[in-house]
Amino acid sequence: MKSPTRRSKKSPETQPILADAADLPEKLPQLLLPWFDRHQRKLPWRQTQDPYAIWLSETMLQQTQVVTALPYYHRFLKRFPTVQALAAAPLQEVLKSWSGLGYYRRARHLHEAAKAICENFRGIVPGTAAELVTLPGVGRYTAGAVASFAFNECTPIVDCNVARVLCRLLNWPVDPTAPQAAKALWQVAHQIVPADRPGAFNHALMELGATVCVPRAPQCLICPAQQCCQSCAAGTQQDIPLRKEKPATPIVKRAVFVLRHEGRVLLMQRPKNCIWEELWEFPALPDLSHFNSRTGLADVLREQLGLEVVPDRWRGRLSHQLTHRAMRYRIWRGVAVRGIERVLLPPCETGRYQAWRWLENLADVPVGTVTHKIATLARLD
DNA sequence: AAGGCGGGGGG
DNA sequence: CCCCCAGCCTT
Repeated sequence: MKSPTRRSKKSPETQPILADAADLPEKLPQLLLPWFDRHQRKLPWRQTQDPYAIWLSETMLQQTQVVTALPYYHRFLKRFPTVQALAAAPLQEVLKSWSGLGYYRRARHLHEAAKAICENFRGIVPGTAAELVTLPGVGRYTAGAVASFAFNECTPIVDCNVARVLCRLLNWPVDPTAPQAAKALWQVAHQIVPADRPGAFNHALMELGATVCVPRAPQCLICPAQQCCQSCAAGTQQDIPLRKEKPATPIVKRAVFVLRHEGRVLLMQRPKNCIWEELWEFPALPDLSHFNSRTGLADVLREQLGLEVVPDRWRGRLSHQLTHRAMRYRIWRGVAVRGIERVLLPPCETGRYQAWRWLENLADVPVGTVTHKIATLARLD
């Protein structure tokens, strides 16, 4: 192990973490910033200085890829152009703009945070990572991103791209999501973020991870940081970062009912504290496969929903893969002929449906992607 | 420290 | 059918 020839002025107490790469804080910005200026993708949130827009983009980009978030970003910003507009809007409107994007707690937190900004920060997005991180839904990554991108604060960020780049630069064969490794990576990031153009440097680090230092088959030949990359020198890029094995995802079977009455369709609002929390969907029951006949189906709906239904001949199936479970839907269709003005609320997974509505248009309530898919399958659109 | 929380893309 | 991606919060 080489001994460091030079010590950074920053955080001397944590300096040993870079003992093998003491020149990284000096060299990396010199290599990455010119590369970034030439090669960065022109993304809309990089063309603005509006902290609100940058905060929104960083929230949407959590666990979500750029191409997925892009259309939502434009729509959301048009619908809620300012913190004040967002804070003043009803939560259901905010969730409707988030419909299909997933991780709906992000939208709830965003809304809560907008209200907090109006109450505690006079409607102005706070300019330091320390203040930002106090907002709901804003963790150290998002706080650092907004502070460095919008306010040029010299503060680091570590997302999965940065973590992968740093692990490879330092030839650390670790799982970056493990708490100890994450702590070390934040220390490293803190030591290398330059006082000059910290936002551009953070962008550059992420851009490198997204476009060159990619998870599989990193393009080391064209990498601007190749000369200070220890895993490239050692030939260990493919094995870094370490991936932990994933548990098997359970299969959840649900029977879904697309029930119509005079041009409207029945939707129910899911409970709190569950997946798709308080979003709306076609009523669904555990698929126990005991209503295979149409008469059995009518009995179940009379009992569970209090509805007299004439079932359809049509039926559909749909699989929907989530990170932690695999959904299997069997879809039934029918026309409600009695009981439509007083529908019963059946149990829904862990809780119970909170509300029901006969809707002419799915866009009137926030829904998940699965509900859109089911509507399409059942030819409702 | 571990688990919950969506959805999209590709093989 | 499988694989990949990946912050924040709660417990």
